[in-house]
Amino acid sequence: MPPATDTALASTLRLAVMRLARRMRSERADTALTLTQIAALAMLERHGPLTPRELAAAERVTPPSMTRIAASLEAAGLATRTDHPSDGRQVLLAVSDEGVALLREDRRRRDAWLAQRLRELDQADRDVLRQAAQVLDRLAAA
Amino acid sequence: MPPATDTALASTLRLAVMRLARRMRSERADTALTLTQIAALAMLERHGPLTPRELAAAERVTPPSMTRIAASLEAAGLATRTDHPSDGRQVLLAVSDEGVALLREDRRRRDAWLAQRLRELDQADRDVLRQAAQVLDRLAAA
DNA sequence: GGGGAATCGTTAGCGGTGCGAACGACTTGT
DNA sequence: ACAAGTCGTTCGCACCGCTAACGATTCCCC
Repeated sequence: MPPATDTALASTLRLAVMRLARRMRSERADTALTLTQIAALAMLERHGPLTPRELAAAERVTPPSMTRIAASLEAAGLATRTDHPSDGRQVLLAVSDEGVALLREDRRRRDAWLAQRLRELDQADRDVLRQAAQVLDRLAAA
Repeated sequence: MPPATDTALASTLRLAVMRLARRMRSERADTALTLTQIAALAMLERHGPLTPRELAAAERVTPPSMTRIAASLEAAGLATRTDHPSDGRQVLLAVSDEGVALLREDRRRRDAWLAQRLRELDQADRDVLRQAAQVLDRLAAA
């Protein structure tokens, strides 16, 4: 039975999301990059070059956190760092060719667990998730 | 437009869930207990007394992690620890009266942010989440 | 132009959360 | 009775986020 009230929905949804997040993180412990790194790299690819601050805002993370993430991506050769043409304070982060290749390659493998679980659901449940994914994204961005 | 393929759905859902999890964790930094502690305590309340190992399995966490969570709950007087009646190796964790009270009191406040966001959605989106919450929970448990 | 405020990215340090390996206490099975 | 297995714990590690503080640079306004 679905949760009836808004607060009940909030409780259920919160617990489910937290548990699923933990689960997904653990299900890909073998891969080279962490979810945080992948998310930042994917954002750079989707959105084009960004300053650390912009990228931090887009990922809802503080600038110091993004500094570390960007440093790890750069150290791995997956992202590049160039000086801002007109503002000496700023820096532009962009995905490198290696980063693009890794994203493409990783995209095929990284959702293996979740995609498999999704295939095990029936069509109605998948449709629910399909719509919910959009709503969840708006919630996270709100 | 909703994601079309299973892999696209997996990508979208994964990113949305991770971001929302991060968001929710940060949105309640003021409260006394962390989400992990609340989740464990709520599981104990829902399911009755459990051994650390059982609780770890239910929360999809390793026993060492649950040791620390249980210790913090016990130190806060929210959970009790009793020896297993017949097996000297085992221990039984249970919610204390204070724990029950805190859960009840906290339940009213802890979802404030999420519940408010939910109220800002339209009815259709809420219904989607209502159904999705169930599916997500099954996914996390799978 | 010059000087203070604002902005940017970074460094340093902290807390929370998870893991695996190793260990002692206890139980079980032979 | 003794070896093997189970349970909970301790220890050390890694990841991820935060705040506070700092130097470099730019902007604003006189």
